[in-house]
Amino acid sequence: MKPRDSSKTTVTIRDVAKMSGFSASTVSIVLNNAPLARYIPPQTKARIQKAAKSLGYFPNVFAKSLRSKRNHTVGVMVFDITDPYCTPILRGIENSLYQASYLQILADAHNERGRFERYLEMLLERRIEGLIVLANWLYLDINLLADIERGKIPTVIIGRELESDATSSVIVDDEAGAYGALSHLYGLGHRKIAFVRGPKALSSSKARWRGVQRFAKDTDLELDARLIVDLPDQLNPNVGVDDGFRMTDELLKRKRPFTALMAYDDMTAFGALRALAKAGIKVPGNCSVVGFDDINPSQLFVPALTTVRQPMEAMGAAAVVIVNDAITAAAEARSFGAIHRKLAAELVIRESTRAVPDKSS
Amino acid sequence: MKPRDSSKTTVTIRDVAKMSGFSASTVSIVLNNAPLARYIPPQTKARIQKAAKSLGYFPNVFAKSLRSKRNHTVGVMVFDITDPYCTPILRGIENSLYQASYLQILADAHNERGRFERYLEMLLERRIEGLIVLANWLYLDINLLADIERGKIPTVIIGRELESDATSSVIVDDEAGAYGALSHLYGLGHRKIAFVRGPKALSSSKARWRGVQRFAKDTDLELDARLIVDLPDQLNPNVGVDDGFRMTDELLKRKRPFTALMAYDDMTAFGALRALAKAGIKVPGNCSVVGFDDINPSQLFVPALTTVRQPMEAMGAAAVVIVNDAITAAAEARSFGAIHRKLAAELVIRESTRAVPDKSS
DNA sequence: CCATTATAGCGAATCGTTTCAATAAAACAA
DNA sequence: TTGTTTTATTGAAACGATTCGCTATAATGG
Repeated sequence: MKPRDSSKTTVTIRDVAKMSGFSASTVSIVLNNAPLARYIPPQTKARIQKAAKSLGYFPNVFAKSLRSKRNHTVGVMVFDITDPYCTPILRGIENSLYQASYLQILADAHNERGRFERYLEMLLERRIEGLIVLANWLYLDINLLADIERGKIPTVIIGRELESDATSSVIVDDEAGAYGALSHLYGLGHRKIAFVRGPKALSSSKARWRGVQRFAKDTDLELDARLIVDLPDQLNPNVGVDDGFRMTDELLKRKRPFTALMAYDDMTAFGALRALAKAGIKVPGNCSVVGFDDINPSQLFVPALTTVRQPMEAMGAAAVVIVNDAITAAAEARSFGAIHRKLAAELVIRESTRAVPDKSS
Repeated sequence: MKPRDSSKTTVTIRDVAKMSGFSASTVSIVLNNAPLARYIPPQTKARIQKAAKSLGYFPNVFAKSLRSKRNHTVGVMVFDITDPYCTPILRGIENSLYQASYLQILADAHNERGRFERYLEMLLERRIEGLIVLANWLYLDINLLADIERGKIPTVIIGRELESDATSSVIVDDEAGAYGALSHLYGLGHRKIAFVRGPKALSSSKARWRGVQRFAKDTDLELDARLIVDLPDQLNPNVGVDDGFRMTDELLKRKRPFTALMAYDDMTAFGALRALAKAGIKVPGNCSVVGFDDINPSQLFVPALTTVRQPMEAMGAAAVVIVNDAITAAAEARSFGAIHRKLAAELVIRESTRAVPDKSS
């Protein structure tokens, strides 16, 4: 005897049709509130709804997507989820996606190229409707871009502006942010300022330094080359701390006095803080420190870190707006050019910066 | 005239069939290396592969899943992704999932019940093959459990052991962890130890306290009620710092001396660190502090926090092993009981704890 | 040389929806 | 009354893949 147990695993639209006494077509029309539902009398609707509910029916998304070619799913590719910089952006993405009732498939490339490609392929296979790439830190090379464009899928990159203009992007105004941070230190009376610059390969690194230079020029502040060190090129964002520590240590060894230190980012600043503590230099008593990013731990630190805040949730949200627009454009067969958004950073003044002690006293 | 442009958006198996000169059936058999492929001569295979490649064909997952009822996707529901405790677990989950070539749909409940339910529904609609719930912090009530069980989907909960035994779980051995932490302090000579306990509603809170009590009993250590405070029940994990600060502040006001403080978790410890700093108490010079969890910022702190490390990546991996086993069991129509794994925590000794100063000196 | 058996490939049904075109009754207009 | 429109409902054809069962040739064995 065949199992034929009553617990028919899946209840289909035909089951609902049978129970309600109408055809599958009608059930579909009612349940989706399709245009034709206009002609369906309320009582019919009610009976169908009731049958559907009592059977616990919900439509099979695969069948649905197979016809409609839509699946309300976007891919989110991060390069390293353990980077604290990611999390708020992910929150921003998630939140906006949820509002638009999209679901996200999360892929983490671990900063590995092969993994990125494999994931990209898997995502493409799933026929995601859009793709958001969170390019924190990794030196995103151009071939990856080509891979993405091959997919012909609406894509936004957060954190990196590609040379080619074809893919949308959301970035923060690094230059203005750095300008503001330095301006803050300057306003507190600091003149001997040390810099731990970011890895040269990073575009944000360059942009932040441009901000510094511009401010220096605007105010005739002298940038002492002996007070400038660079973070090595490095794939793992989480060792930024160690590098920051090491570079600051080296800076200290130069015996060149400074009253403030501007770090490439918060992680670097944490490392610097540790190096300064080790050298017996009090922050902010003897030296002010400013970071960049405002990742979560920065406000926790003692002293809490003065830093330049990236509007990370907003960046995530902005990315979603762009993909969403692109997706609807595609659905309506409109063409849709790439969009580039640059969001403003905001200086957050906390405890790690203080006016330079008055020399006269 | 119809558009009929050559850029036929999607290339189907039939296109491959046409190009290679075989039928769709054969193409399917070859491309999936199905049992029947045994009979297909190598040259035929080669021709089909070539055609597929040259057309850039990849199968439509919807059509595929529609038949096979499998889609290699699991849902991952977190309660708050901005909680730093989440990230390493997510990494562990992602990594294991990737190995098994599963993709994950990430849902973030924001600690809101309605959002949890909505997401659960969406995930069920997608017919995810398994579900991993990351129950950090939220007081997961029993109704949610019922919701999950309704779905009949292999589920694992990380971080919470449900009363009902029906759903698998992965938790950490809180009691032993707390026991070890206290033992560490005791070994350093501390006898007047303050405690900032976690919210009473949290099961981990209770378990950790049990560990403390057990150790106290084992060693006749006296637990001074005036040195014990409780964190308020509170939904947002990120304000644990503020609560930790406030409670430590209050503790300090009691003027009851102590040489060490054991915090419910790292966030609380950060708050305590800040309160102690404010009161001019040096850590670890005048007071040792120990946390729990070992979230990312803990090692960054100055002083770096001594804490009890939860093996978060391993927990994520363990969860994946369980769902994976459950899924294959289900696929083979075997029954599969709930599994409960309790992982050991590990004491990580850093800079925030030190031997109590010798009184004789 | 005929009966098997292995080899190669195909046609058609199926998965669960949506949607177009068709039908038919009812309502309306002339 | 007849012809047209509106209202209600449905059958059948996709969507793109997998798979069972069938045919047909080639190889094998006696």
